[in-house]
Amino acid sequence: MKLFLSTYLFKIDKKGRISLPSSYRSAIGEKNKVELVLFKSFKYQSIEGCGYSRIENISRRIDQLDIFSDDQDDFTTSIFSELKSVNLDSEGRFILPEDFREYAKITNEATFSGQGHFFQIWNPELAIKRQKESRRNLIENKKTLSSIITAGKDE
Amino acid sequence: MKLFLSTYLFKIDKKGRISLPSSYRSAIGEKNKVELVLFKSFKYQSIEGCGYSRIENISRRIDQLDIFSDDQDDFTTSIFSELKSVNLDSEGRFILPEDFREYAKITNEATFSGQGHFFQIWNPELAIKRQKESRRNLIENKKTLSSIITAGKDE
DNA sequence: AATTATCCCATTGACCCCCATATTTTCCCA
DNA sequence: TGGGAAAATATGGGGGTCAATGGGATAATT
Repeated sequence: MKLFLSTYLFKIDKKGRISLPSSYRSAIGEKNKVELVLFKSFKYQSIEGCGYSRIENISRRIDQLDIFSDDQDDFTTSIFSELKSVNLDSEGRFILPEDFREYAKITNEATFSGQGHFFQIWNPELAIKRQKESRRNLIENKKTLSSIITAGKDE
Repeated sequence: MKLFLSTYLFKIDKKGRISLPSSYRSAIGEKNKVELVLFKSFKYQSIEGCGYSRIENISRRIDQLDIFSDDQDDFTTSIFSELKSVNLDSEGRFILPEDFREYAKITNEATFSGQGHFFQIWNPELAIKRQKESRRNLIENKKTLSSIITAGKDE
C-alpha cells in the first residue's frame, strides 16, 4: 500500500486552487483518482485529507462499535458531517474550502505533511512548529522511539 | 535479507547527484528498486537512508500504537512527514536534497556508512570523527562487545 | 447576471532519461 | 595461474518530460 510521505510547500493561486503533491495523487488510490476527502483535524489547527477508500474503512470500523454507544454517535457526527469531498482538476489541483482555510489559518500558501495513511494541510509557520514539537517529544522518549524504528525482520 | 555494509566516499556532481554505492542498490529491496528513503538522523548530524520496505514496516508498528495516543502523532509527523523519498536514475544516482545537505554539512563529497538495516550519509570529516569515537566507546566497553559477537543466533 | 468551478493552453525549472568515458572488477580461457 | 576481454561502476553532460503555477475561456450553479 502506498503511503502519504514527506512535506511540500505549495502556493494557493488567485482562484483558490492548490496542487495536490504529485506523490499524494498516486497514494489516494487507483479508482476515484480525482476524489479527495478533507476534514478538520480533531487535535490540531490543520486540515486532514485522504482518499475515499480510507473513509470506507473507517466507516466499517465504526459499524463494529456498539450500535447504541454514544461513541458511535459522536464519531459519525463529527467525522461524516464535517467532511468535505473535493475534485482534482486536470492538473491535479483542488479548491480548499473557505471555512477550512479559516480553521487552519491558511492564506496564500500551505504545507502538506504526510502522515502515512493520511496527510495534513497546515499554515506553513504552524507546520514547522508542529514538526519541532514532535521531534522534541520523541527524543525525550527514546524507549518508544527505538522500539519503533529498530528494524527486526525487514521483510 | 541483504544488509548495508562497508564505507564509501563518493563525489557530488554539479547537478547535485551522487551515486548510491552499488552494493547498497541490491540492499534496498527487489521491488521499488529505484526508490530510496532519506531522513535526518535523530542522533547525529547525518542523513539516514533505507529502502521503502523499511518504511512499510515502521508504518505497521506505528499502526499498533493506540490510535489516540500523542505518540502516534509524533511518530507520523517526525518520521513520515520529515522523510524524503528520492529516485535513482538509470545509473544508480540520486539527488541529495538541499536541506539535508545543510543538516549534515555536506558540500561536494559524502561518506556512505553501512549500518546493517540502514545506512548513513556523512560529511567525510565528521564520518571519520564518528568512527574514531565509536571505536573508542567499544574499547571502553569490551565486555558488551564480545557478548554480542559471540552470540550464536545467526538468524 | 454573477459567482464559482472546470477545461485547456502556456511557461518555467527541476528531475530523469539517454549517451559517453574512464576506471575498476569480474570472468574466462589459454 | 596469468593476462586480457568483457562487464560493471563512478562520473560528466545534453536534452526531453513532467510537475507546479498562471491565466483565459467555457460550463455549471445559484
